[in-house]
Amino acid sequence: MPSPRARDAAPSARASVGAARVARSVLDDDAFFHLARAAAVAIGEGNAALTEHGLRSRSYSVLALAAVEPGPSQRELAATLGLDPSQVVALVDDLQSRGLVERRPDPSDRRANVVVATEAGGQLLADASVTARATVERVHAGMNDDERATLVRLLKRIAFAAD
Amino acid sequence: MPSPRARDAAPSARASVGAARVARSVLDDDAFFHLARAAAVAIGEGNAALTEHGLRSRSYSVLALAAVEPGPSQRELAATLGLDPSQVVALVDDLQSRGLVERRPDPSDRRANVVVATEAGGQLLADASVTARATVERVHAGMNDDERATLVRLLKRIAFAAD
DNA sequence: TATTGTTATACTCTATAACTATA
DNA sequence: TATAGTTATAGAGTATAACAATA
Repeated sequence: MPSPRARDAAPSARASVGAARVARSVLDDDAFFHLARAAAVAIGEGNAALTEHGLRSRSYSVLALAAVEPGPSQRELAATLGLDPSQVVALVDDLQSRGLVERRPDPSDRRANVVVATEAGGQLLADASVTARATVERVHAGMNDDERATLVRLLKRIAFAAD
Repeated sequence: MPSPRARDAAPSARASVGAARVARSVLDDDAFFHLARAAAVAIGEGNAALTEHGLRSRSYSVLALAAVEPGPSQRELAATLGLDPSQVVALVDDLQSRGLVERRPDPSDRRANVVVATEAGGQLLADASVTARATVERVHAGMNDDERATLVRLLKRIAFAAD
């Protein structure tokens, strides 16, 4: 359900206008600038594509991590996604209210919850991941498998301080 | 001036915790997910580093583009940065109030402004860009020049639909 | 004394609509 | 009729603080 708007100066859209000026500025070789711009495009495209499944980039990521046995704690979700634990509460609340994940008491620590995907959550994730892959494919048009793998590998180093 | 907080579960910090779970989830080869995570790290680190110059990632980018003669219109700034024109107003207002950029009437179109960096703005940009480069360097620790250039090249394709 | 999940709040960022002055 | 800049506002995301239950 994207917006019913004309999208004149569409915010999260790809720019083709200012590339020449960027190239003449100090931003030309600035990895952070290009990272931020590319991510804005990715999140925008991702959100638009995932609404068809009632998800957004964030909730998709939570669901994806909750689908890995034996299920993360909310604390781990926060650390992995770079969020504050208080933000995870709302995300899990939403997914739980729709029957996509469950909070199970951690048997080894009664303070903690283990967040696990339900059968329905797993099915939705399977569908949504197909959409997600297709969206990446479309936005990456012209990038071959080698380049895509290289991109992900380099991004992981920044995001997770690892190769 | 970063926050005076303990940073227990520091939000925009690099995750080293959940990498193993990510690797076992559908997010493992998801370029969008890693793009979003890496950008969050980059924007966070960038903002923290640039506050020393009274700038943030956004205002730094505006200043950088305004420093390229003959200066962009606000419309062009919006398109290049993927922002709505209404957001550019506040960014330019802030920089102008601090004497870093000027709004000059476009001689060929009385509706439009041309945003140009002042002498002070140019000097601040020069200082800030040194900080920015050092920050990228630090976060990219372990990435060689080739890899960094490859990363930027691939990000440009996503951000600007070009190579 | 420290940690997990939670609630609350303020601030930034994003998205949309509408107005004005020009073209 | 369309476009540049502006104002306004609501929603999403980010950042901090504090509290109850548990370790």
